[in-house]
Amino acid sequence: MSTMRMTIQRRKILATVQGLPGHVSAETIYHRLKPEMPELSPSTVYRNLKALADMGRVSVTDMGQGWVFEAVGGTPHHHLVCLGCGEVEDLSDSAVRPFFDQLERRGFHVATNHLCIYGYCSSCQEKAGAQEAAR
Amino acid sequence: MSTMRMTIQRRKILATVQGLPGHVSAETIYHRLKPEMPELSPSTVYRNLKALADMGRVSVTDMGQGWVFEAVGGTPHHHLVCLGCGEVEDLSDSAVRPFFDQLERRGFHVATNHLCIYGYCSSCQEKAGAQEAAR
DNA sequence: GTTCTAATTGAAAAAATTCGCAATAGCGAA
DNA sequence: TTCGCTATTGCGAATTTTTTCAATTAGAAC
Ligand SMILES: [Mn+2]
Ligand SMILES: [Mn+2]
Ligand SMILES: [Zn+2]
Ligand SMILES: [Zn+2]
Repeated sequence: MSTMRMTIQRRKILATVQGLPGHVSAETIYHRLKPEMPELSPSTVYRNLKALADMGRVSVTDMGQGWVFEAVGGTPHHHLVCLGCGEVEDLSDSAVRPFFDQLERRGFHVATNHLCIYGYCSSCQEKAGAQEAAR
Repeated sequence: MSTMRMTIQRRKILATVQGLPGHVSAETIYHRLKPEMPELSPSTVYRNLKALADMGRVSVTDMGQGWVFEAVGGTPHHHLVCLGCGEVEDLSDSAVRPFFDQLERRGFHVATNHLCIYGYCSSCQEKAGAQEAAR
């Protein structure tokens, strides 16, 4: 059985994700750590973010501009991503709980802890409506 | 105002996605079309799949092995993806409707038409349970 | 502490995806 | 039909991400 090792690189990468608020890219993490770990390689960052995600320590999401990572801990949260303006609205876990619970009752154990729903925010809907009326 | 043009490439790419059941990758589509369109380039395939997704003609998803595309039409459906065995279970649209409706009432217009929820299927849960008991 | 072994690393190469741009070709207007 | 504009194409280069592999090292066993 394979044991996950907590290497210096992995520990540092996790600490960096935890230290930054919000969503960070692999590239950001790499550039943050490179100065203090000159021998760090991009592949190590990619590999570890994936490993940390498997471990459930970070969440992974692509909200349109490539993969971003975020520390897992405290209350989970989710996002409503506007395809019009790019605005990201927070969605509380309690708002998705009933839906997830339904899946659990069905026999599926949900691991998603950072759901992203794409669509249009109210102001972008108004804009679209105005445009339509102008035609 | 920019008009979306229906080029031969775009038409063929859409037809290919529509002609293949289930989820297909950009690479698959490229290799399918290359013989009959020798001058077709990968970038055109990537660009068009993205454009077709914006047009709402295809859905895009990454269920762990890179982006896959699927024709939009008929009843929308969603997926429960098992992180243990990789199995993909279908989830009807009616199962997510109440959740989406709630977001609509909240003022957010949902565009996601192919949701993927990650977790563990019942048989993988049993396996994990047995493993735990063995320790 | 020492030993052993398999997980992990860094570097380079490969693969996947995006970008920049001159040439081409949809399609609306005339 | 023909014309004109500009969205789109194919190509090559750039960027991003994954893979491969020999060298290293975390951590279990002693
Ligand atoms: Mn978040
Ligand atoms: Mn599907
Ligand atoms: Zn918006
Ligand atoms: Zn499973």
